[in-house]
Amino acid sequence: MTLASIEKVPPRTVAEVVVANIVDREGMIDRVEIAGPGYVNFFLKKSYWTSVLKDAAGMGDGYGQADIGEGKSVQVEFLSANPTGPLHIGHGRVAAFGDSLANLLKAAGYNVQKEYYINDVGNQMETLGRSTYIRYKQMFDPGIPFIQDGYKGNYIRDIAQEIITDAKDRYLHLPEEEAIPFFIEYSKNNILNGIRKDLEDFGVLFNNWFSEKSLYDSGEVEGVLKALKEKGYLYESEGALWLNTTLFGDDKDRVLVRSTGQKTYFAPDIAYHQNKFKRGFHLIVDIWGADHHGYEPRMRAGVQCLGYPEKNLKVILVQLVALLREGKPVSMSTRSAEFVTLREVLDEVGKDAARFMFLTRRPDSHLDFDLDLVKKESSENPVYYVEYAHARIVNIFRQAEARGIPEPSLSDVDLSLLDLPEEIKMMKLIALYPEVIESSALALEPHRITFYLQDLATALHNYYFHHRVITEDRRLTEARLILMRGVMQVLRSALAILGIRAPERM
RNA sequence: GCGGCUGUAGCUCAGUAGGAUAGAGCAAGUGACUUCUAAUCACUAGGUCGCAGGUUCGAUUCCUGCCAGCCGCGCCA
Repeated sequence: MTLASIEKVPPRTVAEVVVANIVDREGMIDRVEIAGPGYVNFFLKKSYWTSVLKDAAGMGDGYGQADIGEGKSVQVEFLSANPTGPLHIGHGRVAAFGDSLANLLKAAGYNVQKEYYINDVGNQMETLGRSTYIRYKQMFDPGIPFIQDGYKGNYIRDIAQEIITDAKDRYLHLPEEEAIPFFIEYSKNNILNGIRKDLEDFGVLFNNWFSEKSLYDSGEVEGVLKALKEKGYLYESEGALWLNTTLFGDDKDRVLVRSTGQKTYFAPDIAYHQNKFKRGFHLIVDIWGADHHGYEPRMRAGVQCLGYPEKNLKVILVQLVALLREGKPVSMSTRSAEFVTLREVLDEVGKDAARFMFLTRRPDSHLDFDLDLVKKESSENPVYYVEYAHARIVNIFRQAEARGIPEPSLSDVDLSLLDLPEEIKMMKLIALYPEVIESSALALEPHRITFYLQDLATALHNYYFHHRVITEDRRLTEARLILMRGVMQVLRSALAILGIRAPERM
């Protein structure tokens, strides 16, 4: 239809010319039809679909793996929540997204590294340590007032209690300035361990935990400042040191060193990105909460100031999660301790349902997470629909085995016996899977896998309800078992990308 | 005020490199289990794709303006 306007002939005429010139070297085309205003529809022979099924059933986990990545290395940095409190539900969305994206890129042939950046420097660490310190002192003298901007969550009391169990009143007798560093370190480690545990139970394992403090210790922060100065991008004003980010499209210049002499968080962040580039990643993916979107232009500018190509930096913003309880919004703030933790969601809803929930939405869609609703729908949650499809197939194989029908070898099964529309439908979906992997990876959109899975599960349930795999006809049964093998293989592979289990029975 | 994201069925959401009759789940209604698992299946109903212009043979998709919601706009992180 695009050609039609260039050639100035009706689109159907163009279609006729195209159809007349089709060469079918592999003999896979059954027929071609021109439809509507000028669409050309290709109908492929059944032998093509059965040959794809043979591939899928034979290749095992390798089926669907793409090679668009060509082994290039990608780093996906995500979550990187400040170690000042437990992960909450919003973190869960970012974690599910980042982890699945990494799995997806792996399936598409990239060499992927998952990294968590620990903000273990700065005022918030100070506040954290002081919060625990005061709670500790309050255990001995409840009259001591809490600090104004301290972290109010109960987990701070728990940490203080732990310290008392260990050290009794030892820190009570130290001058405050000597005690605080211990409280900072202890609280940070305690909270990080909790975060690690929560993520592990959520199915998220990082390859690397990168400490912000290490950038100071190694001199990289100073080094970056020096490099930027030599390149002439730094200037002093009002006693502070500024980076000329407006040169690269930011709407104002940014402070790197405050007039107090303290560095802003932006300085180590540039050093961090330099460090990433130096590690040789072909692509660097930063996944942030959408509340940080204003930060992207300055980060891009910082990268360009150092002379790195900003096109190798991809920033994905994940919209925040608005939490509802019985339809009413609940405000969330780590400091005020009003939040639902990821742990609570894991305990109440489960890892699979939570991950699926997060992954059925585009990262830039706003998400209302109604706890009561998710709990209520738990048995009707689409995740179980997909898992059930897998469990049903496994059960068929159990039944077949019990009846003495072993899974046939691919070489002597006659797949041309698969003739039902429902069977063709499943073969087409299996054939689509590699394309889904490729396009999802290119778009960096793991949620497409979720929707594909629901389509595949629908096809399976529909088939299962109307037909039987194990029949009196041995040859037909064998062909159908291979079809089930193919569907099961794809279900497993796709669920693995989402980080959701494929249960053997339900 | 400026910027980002979003607005599609009663609800929660897919879908657009511009193209055929806009899809799914839930909720609603009607049906289906002596069979390999009913956490399932079939059918029905449900839409001015936020509003108004523009570009185009053709716009839910691209452009402009407006409206609504959320989020940013520090020498905080």
